[in-house]
Parts: sequence; structure tokens; C-alpha cells
Amino acid sequence: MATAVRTATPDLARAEALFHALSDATRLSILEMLRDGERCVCELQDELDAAQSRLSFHLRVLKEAGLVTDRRDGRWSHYRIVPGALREVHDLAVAMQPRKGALPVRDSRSCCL
Amino acid sequence: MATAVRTATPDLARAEALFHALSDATRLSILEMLRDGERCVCELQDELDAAQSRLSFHLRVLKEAGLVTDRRDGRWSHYRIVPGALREVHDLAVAMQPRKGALPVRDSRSCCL
DNA sequence: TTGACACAGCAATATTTTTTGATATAATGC
DNA sequence: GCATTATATCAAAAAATATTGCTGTGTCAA
Repeated sequence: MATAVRTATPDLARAEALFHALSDATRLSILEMLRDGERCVCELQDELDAAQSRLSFHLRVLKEAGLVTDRRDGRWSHYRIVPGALREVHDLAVAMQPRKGALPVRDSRSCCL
Repeated sequence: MATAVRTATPDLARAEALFHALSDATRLSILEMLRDGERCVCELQDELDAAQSRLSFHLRVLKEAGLVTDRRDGRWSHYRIVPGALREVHDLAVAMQPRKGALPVRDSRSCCL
């Protein structure tokens, strides 16, 4: 049986990865906190009331999706939003919009015959 | 232990739901097909080479997220993109952008002390 | 050095999501 | 009515994700 969705285009895979990274409340909360600038893990931990290893996991997901980067400073890791990462999400949303000229409703009897 | 992410704001929950709906290759492929206008399930089935119950499942996820609607016409269900639904995604991406005035890098010794 | 801290990563578990196969419903055509 | 088609839905299995507790590594300070 062929792969379910045919060979995924790179864009499809990218979109999937990005949206997946954004599809979790903990991760969205992290991003919200980072909107004000860098935060170290312990700050996120305090404010989100989440175990350290849990944050570490979600931060990695965000990092692998290219949404955040970290900077090590002594014993702290500071995470911040990658500039332009959300622009990518923005662009995806635009690219997914219905094509101009697409008829909203089609003639009956136009399919499966 | 308090809820992980405090009381989720409605927006947070909405964002989570939307992004989740978009975080799957099958669903993204469906949306891509629908960019040209309405399609009935059987057309999606043929083109995406996916079992019917599987499409039905993913279509429901998309529908519950408010990304698509369906129109019943005889024995066919025609699905199409909800106009403006992707606009919502777009707006979310904008709303998540770093706040103006947020310093990219913060002073050392500024946390956890 | 020693001990406490900040964090990453792993392994086990729990939870959620997805797929599949079967059955159900409703419309259509004979 | 009966067979066929298009679709939904459900339950069980399979796969993917998330959470937790623990261990390891580097850092800092006394």
C-alpha cells in the first residue's frame, strides 16, 4: 500500500512539524512567556508550575521545530523565540488560503460518477 | 499540584485546537485539495489513497476545529474550507510575535537568584 | 573539594491520537 | 423490496506523545 499521503512535499512536512510544535498548551504558554524576551528554564518552571524535565522536553520540541533557540550562560539556559519563526507560520496560513477562482460550491453530479 | 498551565485562557485553548487540527499530514493534504473548492469525500479518498473511515475521522477533526464545513447533497458530502478560518491562524501567528520592546538578550545574573 | 543548583536526557508509564475493520444509516436505482 | 453507493461511527489495535522520576554533567560558591 502506498504511503498514505503520497510522498510528502518538504513543505508539507515542514508545516506539519511547525503546527505540531504549536499544538500543545504548555508549549504555547512557553512561547507566550518568551514574547517578552529571553527566559531561563527555571523562570519558566516557576511561572508555569511544571516539572523541570517536562519543560526540558517541550523546549526541545520547540527548538527542533526551529521556534526557539537557547543560549547557555553559566549554569543557566536562556531560551528565546527565533526571530522570523512565527513569520513562517504566518506565511503558511496565507499559502493555505483558498485559491482565487475556486468556486465555493460545485454542481451536483460532479463527482464519483 | 495545580493544573500544569494554569487555567487555560480561551485563546490558548483555541490556538491549541487549531494548531492541532493542522498538525497532521493527512489533514493538511485535505486542506490543500480543498483550496480549489469543494470536494466530496470520495474524491479525497481517491486522490489521497486513504481509507474512507480514516478520511471521515480527519474531516471531523477539521470540522470540529472550524476549518471546514460540509454540505450534504444526496448521498454525497461535500467539504470545503471555512472562509476566514485560515485568517484566524494568520492572526494567531501575528499575536504570538515577540512584543515590541522585548530585549533579545537579558543581563546575566537576572534570574533564579 | 564538597555540595547545591540548573539543566539535559533517559527509561518506564500513562495518556492521547490514529488507523483499521466492522457495522449502521441514508439515498439511489433497479 | 433489494442491491449498491457514499458516508458516518464505533470499538479494538496500533502508534505516537506526554509525564514522571531518576541519573548525569557542568557550574558556581563556600
